[in-house]
Amino acid sequence: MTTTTKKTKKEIIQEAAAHLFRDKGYSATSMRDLAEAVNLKASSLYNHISSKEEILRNICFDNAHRFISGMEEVEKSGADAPAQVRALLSLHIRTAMEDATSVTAFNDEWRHLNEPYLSEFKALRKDYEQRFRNILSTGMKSGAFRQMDPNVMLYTLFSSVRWLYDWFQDGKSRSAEAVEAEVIELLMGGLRSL
Amino acid sequence: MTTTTKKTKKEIIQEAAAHLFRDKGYSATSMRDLAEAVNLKASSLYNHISSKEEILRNICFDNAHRFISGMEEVEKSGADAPAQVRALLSLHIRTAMEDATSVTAFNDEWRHLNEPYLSEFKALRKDYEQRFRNILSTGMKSGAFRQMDPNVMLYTLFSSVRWLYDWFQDGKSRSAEAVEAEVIELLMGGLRSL
DNA sequence: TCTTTGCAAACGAACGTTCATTCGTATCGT
DNA sequence: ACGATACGAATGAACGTTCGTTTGCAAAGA
Repeated sequence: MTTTTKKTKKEIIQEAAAHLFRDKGYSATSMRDLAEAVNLKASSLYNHISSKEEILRNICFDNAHRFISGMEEVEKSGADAPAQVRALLSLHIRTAMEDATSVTAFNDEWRHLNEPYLSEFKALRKDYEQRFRNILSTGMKSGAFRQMDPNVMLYTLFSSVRWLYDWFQDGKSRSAEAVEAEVIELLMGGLRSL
Repeated sequence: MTTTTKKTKKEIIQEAAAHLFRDKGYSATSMRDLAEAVNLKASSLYNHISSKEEILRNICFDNAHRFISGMEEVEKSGADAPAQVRALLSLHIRTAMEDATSVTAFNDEWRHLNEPYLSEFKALRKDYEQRFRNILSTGMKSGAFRQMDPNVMLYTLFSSVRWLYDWFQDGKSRSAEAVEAEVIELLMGGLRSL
């Protein structure tokens, strides 16, 4: 609505697919389901995409690159660890609320990728986690964060924003900014050393 | 191992199914996959279970009742809100580590239940969430917890232990008690009012 | 003997995908 | 300006495969 850029049919299909994958899961979504969602027959989809898996692949890697880009910006900023974590949490939360369907597929359905894309995806994910873990460790060494297993801290943070994907489907009852602020304060309050 | 009770074949099948549902998802797990996992042919499974969905149904409702029983005990205890939340977090974390496969299916695959079981399950879940939300609200009114949207607090807590299901598959590198203690302190540190 | 368990075979349905074809609409050579 | 040509997009039909489940029968245990 804000900027009515013309979408290609491929983009329309991908967005409808992300929606279906979120609601029913990748395996339970048939090409006939997807075709119906975009007012086509199943066979017509193949004029725009090459396979069901290609759709999932695009969703997964688009989101992976989105998060890695965010990580690169944060690393370049030179801010201290708490500020970096705040920025990354903000990225996770905003993305979850602005593009919930896509991010859910990215989070839950990547395991259905075929090789070699599965390994490639897992490598990207591992790289992102390592860089996030480094920031947490830095914060612990500086005394800003409480001392604990960086992995426990890392995965707890990652998981704790997962509900947003399921929750912000349509009726975002509360303003996104207010929710974001509350979640960040809640989590940063837990990280802080006493 | 601790108590070598004799398992019925049905229980063996259910456990293998939970494992497969965790790894591949409900829809992507075939009855032939499941049969192979328990050294049977697909047709033989039906001597022990009545349908694929019955397996999922048992997993979902067994876990639902497990959490509701825990909630009832906590409510009866009469402890203050922080102690009640600690007890419930402990229940979530311990269950996640002791029975990861079952709880993952419970968390991620319930949407594949058929009616009327789907509605029944959602009602149980809603009830549990409401009772948890009441405890959080009590803690906020007493000043023990920071003031914020109880829903945001509730779902953040629920989500934040989700990674344990994925993580504690086989090689639990760290002791379960140590992980539990760290996660609880991290989360309770966030809840605390300043 | 009677119940339980297992299996091969088969069932209809649904799956992802391919194919030949059709229908419009652009672009081209003349 | 005009027919020829190319092409993007959509379709119904069919492909081979896999799905969950049923059936009929054999072997084993009580």
